[in-house]
Amino acid sequence: MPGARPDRRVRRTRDAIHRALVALMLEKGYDAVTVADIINRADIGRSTFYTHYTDKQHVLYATLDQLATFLRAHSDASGGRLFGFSRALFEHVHEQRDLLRALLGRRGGTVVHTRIRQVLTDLVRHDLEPRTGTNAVVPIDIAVDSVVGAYLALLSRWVDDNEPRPPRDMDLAFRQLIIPGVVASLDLTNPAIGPTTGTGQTKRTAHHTSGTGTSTEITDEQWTEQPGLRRPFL
Amino acid sequence: MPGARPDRRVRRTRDAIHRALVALMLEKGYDAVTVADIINRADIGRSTFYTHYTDKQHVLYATLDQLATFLRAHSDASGGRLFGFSRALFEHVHEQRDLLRALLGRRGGTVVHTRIRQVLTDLVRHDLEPRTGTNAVVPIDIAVDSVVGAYLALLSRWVDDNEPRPPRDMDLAFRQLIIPGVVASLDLTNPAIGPTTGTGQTKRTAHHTSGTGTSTEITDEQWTEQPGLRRPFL
DNA sequence: CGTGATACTGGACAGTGTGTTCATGAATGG
DNA sequence: CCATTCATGAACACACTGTCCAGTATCACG
Repeated sequence: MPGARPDRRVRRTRDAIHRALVALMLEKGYDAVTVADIINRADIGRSTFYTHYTDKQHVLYATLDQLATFLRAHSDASGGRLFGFSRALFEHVHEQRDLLRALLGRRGGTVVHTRIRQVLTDLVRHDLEPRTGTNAVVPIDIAVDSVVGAYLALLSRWVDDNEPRPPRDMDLAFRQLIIPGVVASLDLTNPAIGPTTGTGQTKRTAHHTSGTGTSTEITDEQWTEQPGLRRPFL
Repeated sequence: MPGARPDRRVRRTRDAIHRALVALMLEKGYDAVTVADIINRADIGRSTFYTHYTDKQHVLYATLDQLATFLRAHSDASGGRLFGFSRALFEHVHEQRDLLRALLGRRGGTVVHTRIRQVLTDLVRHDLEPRTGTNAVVPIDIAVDSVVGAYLALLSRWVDDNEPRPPRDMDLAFRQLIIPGVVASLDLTNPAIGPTTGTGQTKRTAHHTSGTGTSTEITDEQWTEQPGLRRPFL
């Protein structure tokens, strides 16, 4: 049964390995970290490592799965707001800065980006697909890719920033930069970008966004902490 | 003198090494390629490799420098059009698909993305900086990052596509997805997005894009081949 | 064509990292 | 308390790296 709590020694060992990897990634970058490094830092025997993980990568994957779970949970709980994961993820990264910098930042590995890109791509597609209008002028796959690309670029740069801006500002900037083009290109119906006043009003012209007032204003309202999910994923 | 043409043997060797690396990257991905692989494929002696390059990476850098040169040339020659590099790069990649897929695609290395990101970031910043208005609501660095992130995401996915869309469509999609948000967020003056009819008219409101008609319509007009630059960069 | 300069060869070598195996000893939880 | 499970550390085969060197082939140029 997967719910069964493993042996205390196992927990200790896995935890030590995990902590060692994160610390080393912050120091040398993922690529430069060697299994021997991890073993020394975690102060465990060589064979012990290989009974738990096959690889350096394997350790990373274990961590990433938890991040993916966290992401999906927050997306589901976002009340259907467009790009609901965004604010939550910025907030989470803010609180777990060291860990996430190790993963997402300059020194993180390709693996991490690939994996997170997959997860985000799924989330964004589920966000956009049901809202796409009949007059879309850009294939949805392409829209999804560009949204995810832009978001990941912001996030990656942000974690490496020494004096980071508040998560709220990052989320707002992302929305203001990305949403207008997506709305126009996909002929989005009821973007539900800001408050709950979305009236189901449909946009007609794809090229020229004629502002309709408050219902599509890009703000950070409707943001409330989700206590049950705020527990860091690690 | 750097212009002097190197010894024929040197040319032959360097070329063989370069071709071997690209071929192997397409087969196994950059990370999995070993120096021994390159040597075998290029059919040269081990020590020969090390007299020309210090590394696997070194070979890659040599290739990337040429790509960077190509990019800058095309950006300068774009007549000041916003994101002038975009169409040119899509076209170029289209013609050199195999090579560029090796570099930019799924199997390419982190190094490539990092380097190209740098180059594109410079280009985009030089595009946006002089046009930024006084009512910008997003820091220019963040806007640049998101534009580059979105563009690279599109490009990377595109090179791995088996039935790729025409470069023109990709360029258009990129513009339609990205430009509206950037115009609004940076309060861009005279975006010069489409034809030359830009009147220098200044937008006032950052949040609501009230369409002004043809001057900011997003098209692919004003695209002309630049014969002097169409020579592949390799 | 001849010759001095330059480049390629291929094998040997030390160094570093990987992943497996196994006998031994220690901690765990019921 | 004790059967079970886990950790240890050393030894081993393997793969890749980067350097060195003496011998050989190819080049550019007068």
